[in-house]
Amino acid sequence: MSSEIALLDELAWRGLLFQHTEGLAQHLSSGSVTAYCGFDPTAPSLHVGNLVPVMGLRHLQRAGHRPIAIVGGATGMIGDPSGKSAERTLQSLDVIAENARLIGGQLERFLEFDGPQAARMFNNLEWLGGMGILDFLRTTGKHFTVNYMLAKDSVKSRLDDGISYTEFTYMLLQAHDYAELHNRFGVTLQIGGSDQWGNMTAGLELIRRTNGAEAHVFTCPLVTTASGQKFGKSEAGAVYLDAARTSPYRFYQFWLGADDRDVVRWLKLFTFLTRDEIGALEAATELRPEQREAQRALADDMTARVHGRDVLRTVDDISRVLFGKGDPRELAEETLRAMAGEVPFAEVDAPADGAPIDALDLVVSTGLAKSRGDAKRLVEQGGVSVNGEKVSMADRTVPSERWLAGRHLLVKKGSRDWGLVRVR
RNA sequence: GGUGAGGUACUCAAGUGGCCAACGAGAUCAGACUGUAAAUCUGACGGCGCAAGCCUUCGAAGGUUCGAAUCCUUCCCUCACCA
Repeated sequence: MSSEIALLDELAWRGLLFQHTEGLAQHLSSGSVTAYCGFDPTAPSLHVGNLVPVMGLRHLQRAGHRPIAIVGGATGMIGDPSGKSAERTLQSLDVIAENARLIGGQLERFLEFDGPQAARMFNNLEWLGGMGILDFLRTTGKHFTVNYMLAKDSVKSRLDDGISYTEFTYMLLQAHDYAELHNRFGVTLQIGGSDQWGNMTAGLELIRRTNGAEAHVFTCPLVTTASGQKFGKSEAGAVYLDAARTSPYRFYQFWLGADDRDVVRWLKLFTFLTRDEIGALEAATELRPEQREAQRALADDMTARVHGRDVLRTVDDISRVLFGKGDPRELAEETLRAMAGEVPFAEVDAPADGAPIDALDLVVSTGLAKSRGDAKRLVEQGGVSVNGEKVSMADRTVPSERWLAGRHLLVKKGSRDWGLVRVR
């Protein structure tokens, strides 16, 4: 009993608990609970924000409960209006199926699928896919009044601009999922983002009406940043877990760059570090912020968990090289080769008859600037250096004597964007 | 359906015949400062170009004019009030 209250305390302390149904603590103390969380395949990869409810599931699992992850192959075909100000265009079935496959693969890595609390994963297409609309309307639809549905924020906020019948129905599908999982596996708890509250409680309503059973939900807060930016966005866009979309180096840098005001909160949310460990890091941030110990711990932990220890070692090495004070001319060819896979990389042909290379071309070919005019602007503002030396419009060519080991050129844009070029 | 207001670049928002690639603010990018911070200050900010310049933008399509974001016509959409 006390350990279950401790679990809720723990979740609250970590900032994972936003809202929950009454009696949840008691319910958790009644034994091993089966909890689920759904993820719609709207993108080919989860992003860092999706990790919040995943952490919720994992904490429950560690506390002796059983998690179920649902890939929303069916719900993803419909589109959740929650938190959306406008109707979205439907994605093709092929894309959804492929996304579902990819996201399923990612989820597998964050839960424990063995042991007494083994996690399970399903695609809701399994039960929704073959269901006819008449069947659905008679079983699930009949339990909801339109009045009830109109009162939900996700719908209410769209009444002026319009909401399709399709999206309007989304909450019923999610409710159906919960009821289905309740019947099949005795699921009595659903986790989701705070914007999911309406859909989740619709599920409670359905379970109550069809089974007269008690079930619970809890929501996680929307993660925010101290500077008011959207969490999980870097200049390159969303930070994905898929290494092909967000390179491990960028991923590492995203966490390393956490604002002092955010870093402790994020350690609590996204890592399993203990209270003592986080407390120590908090103190360290307070005392010697310039050491960035908390950011380092966060970046290390996240990168190791998402991409593995070996990758962490690589990106950590690269980060140290790029941001250390070392002379780029001393870099080993091997290091440069490893870097090629992590920072924007390009191969260019050597200029004819040994002419020097124009730095503008380096900036453009690595994608750090989108055109020569753009690159020129950067150079004029002093924002570009090559092999550690600042470049100007007047002096911007790099003769072959200054190429690094293995004919490389290390380009830096601004204070933290890097690119690497290899001359063929 | 009626009446009134309006649709300007990533966002908000000036501009009512040439001085408009279009005031200003935010966002973004860069510089200084710094801790690969925050805050602050400075600069850039339609596209292409080393530049001259060229190209594309002011809801859409036509028209008037030497010349239009600005005037006219038609169409589309949004908002407010009326019904």
